[in-house]
Amino acid sequence: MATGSKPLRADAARNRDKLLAAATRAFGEHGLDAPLEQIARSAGVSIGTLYAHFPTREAFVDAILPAQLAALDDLATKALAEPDPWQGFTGFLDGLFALQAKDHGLSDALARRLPLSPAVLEACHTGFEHAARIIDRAKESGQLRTDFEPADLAPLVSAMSQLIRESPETWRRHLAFFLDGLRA
Amino acid sequence: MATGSKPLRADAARNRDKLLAAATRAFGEHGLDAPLEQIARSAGVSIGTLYAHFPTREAFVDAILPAQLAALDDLATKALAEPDPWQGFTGFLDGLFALQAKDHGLSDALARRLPLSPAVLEACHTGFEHAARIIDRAKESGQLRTDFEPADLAPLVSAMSQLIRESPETWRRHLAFFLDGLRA
DNA sequence: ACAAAACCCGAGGGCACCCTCGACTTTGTA
DNA sequence: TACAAAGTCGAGGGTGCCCTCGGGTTTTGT
Repeated sequence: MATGSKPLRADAARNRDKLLAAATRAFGEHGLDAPLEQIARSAGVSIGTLYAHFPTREAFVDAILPAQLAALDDLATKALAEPDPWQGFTGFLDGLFALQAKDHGLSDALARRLPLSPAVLEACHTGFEHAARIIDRAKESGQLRTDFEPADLAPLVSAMSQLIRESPETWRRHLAFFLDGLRA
Repeated sequence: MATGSKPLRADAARNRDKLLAAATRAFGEHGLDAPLEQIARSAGVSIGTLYAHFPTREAFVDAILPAQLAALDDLATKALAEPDPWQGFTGFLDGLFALQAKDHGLSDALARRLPLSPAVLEACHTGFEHAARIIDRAKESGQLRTDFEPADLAPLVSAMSQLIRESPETWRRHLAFFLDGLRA
């Protein structure tokens, strides 16, 4: 995961960092379809330079998303460590959507609003596998209704991503309603 | 609601009808932001003619949506006529989302994805008022939890509109989970 | 049958975004 | 210091959509 190839020239490394910073902010704020030209400008760099570093939007996303997805993995680990499986489950969902609320790019990725690189796709996939374990554990403990399937998570994420964008204040309230419906 | 002003010339009336038909199909299929040029083409009419009849997208929507919104009103009336208030409530929601599933334009309007004309906005508003009565009735009957407010409907509609677009097959399943959470 | 009114057409100018490419500048090295 | 390699720049061409406007066509009334 570290330095893949040749060392970059000093100015190139600097520009790359500025681009990553700008893109992280832009993607987080406006989603993964933020205009690349604005990102270049706000990084103080020309559009040509942007394309020199990241030839496609996908490559760009590839360089940024793994960090956010790692946070999601942490969340899953903590959820599995939680003594009460139901607490683990609800805490995981709450944390997940809080992440989505802070980072619309992550939200776009999880909701599959854009084509993603195989690498990011794979990361999402393992994330969902962790989630499946959390779900199974909550079902086994008899607290989560047994007809809720891991596959139900994807649509939920996509619905919540919409909710979060529209009313960042009230998504928890609606999640709570939904969770009440999921109790065994 | 009938003929507002001067009678149209024969060919103009014909074109207007073709435009309305094409737009109804396009808006229904692709949402309210369907390209106007495609609508003109699929109506067999030039883009200039389209703009001659409907100077703005808003005006266009204005000419089409009232019909769909009327269907929504019917739905509400039937829901209030239902003997069991809970049945009325769930039936209303199911019908509402089924309408949204069939007409993405209506879905866009209800979810406020685009600026709407005052007229359509007003129609949406009265629709929501009917819904509020349905909700109150279900609460009074002791079947709907009392902390569910009419204002919660708008976010629900917007979340469901997302769900419907993404997985038209499974939205009922998730709605059912949610409704279980809403039982008193 | 004819003129005036009503209407239709589609080229074309804008805009926002995408992406490329050859000329120029900076960096690292000898 | 000087040169080649690495990197940067931004004008410019492409796309898709919006909207307008002047010249041509059809309808209507007489």
